[in-house]
Amino acid sequence: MGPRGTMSERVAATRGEEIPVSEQSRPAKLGRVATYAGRSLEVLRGMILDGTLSPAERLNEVHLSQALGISRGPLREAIQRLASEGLVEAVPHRGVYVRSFSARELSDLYELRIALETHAVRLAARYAPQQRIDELGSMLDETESSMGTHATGAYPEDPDFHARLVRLAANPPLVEALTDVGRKIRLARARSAHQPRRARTALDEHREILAALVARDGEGAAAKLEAHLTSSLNNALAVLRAAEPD
Amino acid sequence: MGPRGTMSERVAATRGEEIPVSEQSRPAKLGRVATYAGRSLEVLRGMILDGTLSPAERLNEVHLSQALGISRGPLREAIQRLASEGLVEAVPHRGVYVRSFSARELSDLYELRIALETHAVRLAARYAPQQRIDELGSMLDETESSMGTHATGAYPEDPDFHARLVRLAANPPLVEALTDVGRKIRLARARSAHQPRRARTALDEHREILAALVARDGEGAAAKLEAHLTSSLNNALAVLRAAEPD
DNA sequence: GTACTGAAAACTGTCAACAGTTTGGGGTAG
DNA sequence: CTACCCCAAACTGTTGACAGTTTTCAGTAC
Repeated sequence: MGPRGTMSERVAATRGEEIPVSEQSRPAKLGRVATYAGRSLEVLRGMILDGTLSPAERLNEVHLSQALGISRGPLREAIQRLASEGLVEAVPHRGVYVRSFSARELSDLYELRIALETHAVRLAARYAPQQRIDELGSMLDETESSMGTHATGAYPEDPDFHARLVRLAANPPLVEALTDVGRKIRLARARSAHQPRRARTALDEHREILAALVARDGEGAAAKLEAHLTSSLNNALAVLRAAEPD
Repeated sequence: MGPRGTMSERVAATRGEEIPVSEQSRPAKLGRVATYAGRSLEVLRGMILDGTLSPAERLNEVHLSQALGISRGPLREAIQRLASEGLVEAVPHRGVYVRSFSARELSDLYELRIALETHAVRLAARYAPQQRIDELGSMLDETESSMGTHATGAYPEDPDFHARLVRLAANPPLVEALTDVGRKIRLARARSAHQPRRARTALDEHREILAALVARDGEGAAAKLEAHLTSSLNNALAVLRAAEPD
């Protein structure tokens, strides 16, 4: 079940040996969370989302705490938060498992995301300041040029565009809800994400959404966005079914 | 800041002295969570939502753990989950505080809730089995008759109707997202909730929503629901502004 | 009287050991 | 060979003590 090496080895490969708690060399953003529990939360979330911890895998508290170089207390606190976020499932007295999603659940998640994100884009079309919309455009330009140079279309389902788009709605709870859904979707898609074929298509669709947004056409933008996300879902489902043709 | 009595006293008044961990007398639903951390989570959530712990109040770990009759370990785990749910705000090394919401944040939350719940009702109109819709109707009948007998219209913004309505959409992530938003709204409304005047009105509006649902008119139901929630928001805002006319 | 200083008190973060539950496996009866 | 039982190992849940940070407040200088 646990692929390639012990959990400890995989953990060590993910980080730089130990978790520094009072990062003095980098006073900026990364050192903000000054507690083992907080850092463990981020490390574990990263390990789950990038596949270091596979779906349905059990998290052994003793092994993990040793691998992270901390005791079980702060680790358990981090795990509780992961459970709240829906990335792991905790069964009392039996352990916590990385959550795995069925095709149906992936569809449900996408449906929810579509509802939230189309709502966000409608709000953005009405209220977002012109400047913020323009910034989104230049971001797409940069992405495209970097795609041109690096032959390997490094555009793995574009987390940034959607995140920024949603923030234009200026509704923090909405952003938070979409962040939660987005994390689960990322987990549900696991390694099926990196489909280079769709990179160019996705970029074009993003441009269409943005064009509608510039024209302050909320309904149009919502429609384009829904189509974009629907094809993203279909892509994910196809990969999923190809991997496990059950 | 802390109103009426020490925290311990208020906690003791909320529970039955101590948290039984292996509830043997009640083998059914309530005893399902067989851990102090799990039970503490529910107790604390209840205390926050019913106002035993006031907004902006600090949660002292030592006092709380003594009041709950447990040690700080499981208590901290529960608190971490509350932070993930957005009911408390944790500041490293400084403590956790019951979250308080501004009028703007309450509006944002309602906007999100409207988007989610109208989406849910549209799904319900399309896919919900007839039987489940009928059950919703009989629930309203019961509510009305009990309202008639008990002169005190005990209909404090109706948690059940909306919860059941949403479940008809048969999309678990959607239900979960709305549960999260609903909790925050309950906290944001605090004691402003119990407005008996709106009880009758709310019931009528529920009937209208249900009628549209029976007719499988998703758009109509969504419109009625949006109006219902909007007036609920305005009601809450009015109470909020009346309490603190700042 | 006001503004700084610094040590004590209070509190949060972390740890290591203990307790209770679940799991795995050898042994035995059928 | 299969099914059941029971005990030991492994693991999760909980605790009390220790460590480091923040806050408070008396004392002092101005």
